[in-house]
Amino acid sequence: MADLAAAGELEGLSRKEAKRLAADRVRERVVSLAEEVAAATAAGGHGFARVEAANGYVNVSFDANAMAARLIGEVLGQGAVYGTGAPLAEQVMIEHSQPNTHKAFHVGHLRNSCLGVSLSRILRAAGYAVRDANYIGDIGMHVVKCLWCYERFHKGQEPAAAEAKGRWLGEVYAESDARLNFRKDVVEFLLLLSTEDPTFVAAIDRMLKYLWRGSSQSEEMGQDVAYLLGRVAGAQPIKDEMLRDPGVMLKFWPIVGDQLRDEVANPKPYVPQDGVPEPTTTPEERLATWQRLAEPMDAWWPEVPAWREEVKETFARWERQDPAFVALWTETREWSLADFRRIFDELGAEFDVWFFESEVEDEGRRIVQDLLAKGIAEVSDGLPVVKIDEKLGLAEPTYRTLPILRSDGSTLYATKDLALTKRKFDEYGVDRAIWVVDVRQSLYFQQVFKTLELYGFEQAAQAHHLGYEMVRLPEGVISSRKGNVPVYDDIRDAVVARAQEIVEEKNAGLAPAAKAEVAWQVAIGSLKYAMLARDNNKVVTFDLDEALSFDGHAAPYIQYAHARACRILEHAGLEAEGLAAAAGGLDFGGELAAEELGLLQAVSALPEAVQQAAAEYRPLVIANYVFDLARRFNDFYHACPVLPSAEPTRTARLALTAATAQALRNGLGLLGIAAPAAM
RNA sequence: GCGCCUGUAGCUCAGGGGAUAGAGCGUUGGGUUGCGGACCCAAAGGCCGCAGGUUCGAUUCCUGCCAGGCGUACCA
Repeated sequence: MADLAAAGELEGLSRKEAKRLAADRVRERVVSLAEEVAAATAAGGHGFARVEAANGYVNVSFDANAMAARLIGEVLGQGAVYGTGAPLAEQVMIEHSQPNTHKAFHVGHLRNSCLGVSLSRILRAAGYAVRDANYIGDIGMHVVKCLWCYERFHKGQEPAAAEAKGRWLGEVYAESDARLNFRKDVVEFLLLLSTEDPTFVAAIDRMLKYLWRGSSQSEEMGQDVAYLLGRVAGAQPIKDEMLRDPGVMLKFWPIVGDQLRDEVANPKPYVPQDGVPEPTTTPEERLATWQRLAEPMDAWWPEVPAWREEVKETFARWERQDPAFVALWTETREWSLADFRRIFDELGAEFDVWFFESEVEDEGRRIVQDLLAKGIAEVSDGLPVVKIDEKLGLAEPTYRTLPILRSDGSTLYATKDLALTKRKFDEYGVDRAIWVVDVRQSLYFQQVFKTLELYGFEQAAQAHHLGYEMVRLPEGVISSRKGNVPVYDDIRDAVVARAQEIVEEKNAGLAPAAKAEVAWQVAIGSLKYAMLARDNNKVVTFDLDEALSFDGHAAPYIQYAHARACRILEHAGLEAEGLAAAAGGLDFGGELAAEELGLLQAVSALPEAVQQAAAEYRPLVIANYVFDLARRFNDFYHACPVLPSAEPTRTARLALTAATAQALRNGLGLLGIAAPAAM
């Protein structure tokens, strides 16, 4: 660059442009140097198969045929083991899936399970001694809420079929949530209107006048009207308990509805204003939300405070282990568990250990006492906490404070996780514990790990939280209250049905049983690939239409490449063993095609991909690998005829095809995806 | 405030100190007297968020900004 400056060529250029110019000049020089080096090397007779200069690089080639023969022999000889590493002594436990009983198994759990299953297989392949652990949330407020709702509104209504009960229970939970949060939802919606619907705010005065005139005009009513006016006009949150007259919202709601309908009928163009954020909703969406809340308004609004009291009583029944309640819990818990076992079976998730929250409460309380006795924990604001930063002598807020027991003595998630992790270390001799859990809990896990370190567990330093981002929908965040949670069963049904159509269309000649199996493998494979072919720390937007499309960068593309490879081998009538035996003497017949070289390179990369995926805890590495391998096989397949070519090329290409199929199978296996031989 | 994550083609995403930054979807135009067309080829589309720094070389590493998301003591 200095030379260019001296020559005055940088005159009037920005710094960035100057750098670009300099880089271009350097490249020109490098290209010519590379050519000289390549020519000199080739002339020198160094034994390379080929030496060439390309874009400033000197590429040397070895005897591809000999290397190919060795690689293919290795792959075919090792078979299903190809790609795996030497056994390692380290004991690893991966905790994943963690669904809650009495709740639905949804797409979020699906991402977790797919990640967990794949990571487990990858770590096993890399040589670790791995145990898969599940941790079922079978107690807690969600159970209490669900069972309250069941006893109060649905007792005896459960479906007769055993396999339908788990799902039904999840719906009861969703309803309990909707009921108990009904007032909250209503006032939050009013806040939303007052912050992003200027037309609504402008009309609030008139609406409340209308409410006032149409009412009994009590003192309470007057206060409520004034309260609502002040809050909406000032875009302040409304607290439902501040309303004196329990009937005021019931009378107000239809008036709100009239206003929102009017806004839909007479839309006003959106005018951006300073300091006013853009609306997140359209008038139609707001009316729809109003409508959803309007339906149960009269029946639910007045009841919510009483319901919340009932839930508290139900919680007390759990706390004192009321026998009737425990019996109900035991029975309903099994409904969910049966459902989970079925789902894990479908997903190919196998667990060596099943932990349950209900089993670690007591031990958790003992640990809390111990931590208090040792001075690691202290009672602050009435509850036991670990002030981690203080204990570590950190001035900046880093790990903050971890509460480890509620002030009423009931257990927290942390209470149980401390006990559970201790068990992993003490009973299972785990050297490295991995948690596959939502990324939003990462601070929490750092706190638990540090607390256990303070408690004396050195293994806690090796503990790893594999966080992953949430699954969203094209229309926004998943919310159980909005009722837009895509339940696993529904998604699976839709994807399997679509896969069946496609199999029927593409391969009508298949036997019916084979069709069903292929459709299943393609469907589940696509679902899994969609979950794995995206980095953990990226939000997955789950689009059902996209999941139903089996084109392009998706599992069927890879599965199809495998099926085609199998088909060629089938035509040839050669077994892998026979090809393996011939591998030593393989001869591609002269110079290898670029597609053959590319494919060989991809086949050979599996062991490295496994190691990388294991080191980084990233199934994505394998997802990418397997797609690249399939793409290269397609390139090869289109460029290099296998069966029609003459010997010895034919056998060599067949062996390469067999090795590719093996690598594809092994790679897909690491993702937990099936590799059908025909589809 | 503090901490973590994200920003790459119209969209969804890979990649990564070194060659002309890659896929899929979508758009346009092609390919079957070949081992199954769930495939392939071509075209078009990029200040790799912005600005500095380190380096022979940065889209990649470091720092600072900007934008979005998430977390931050009795939810799980």
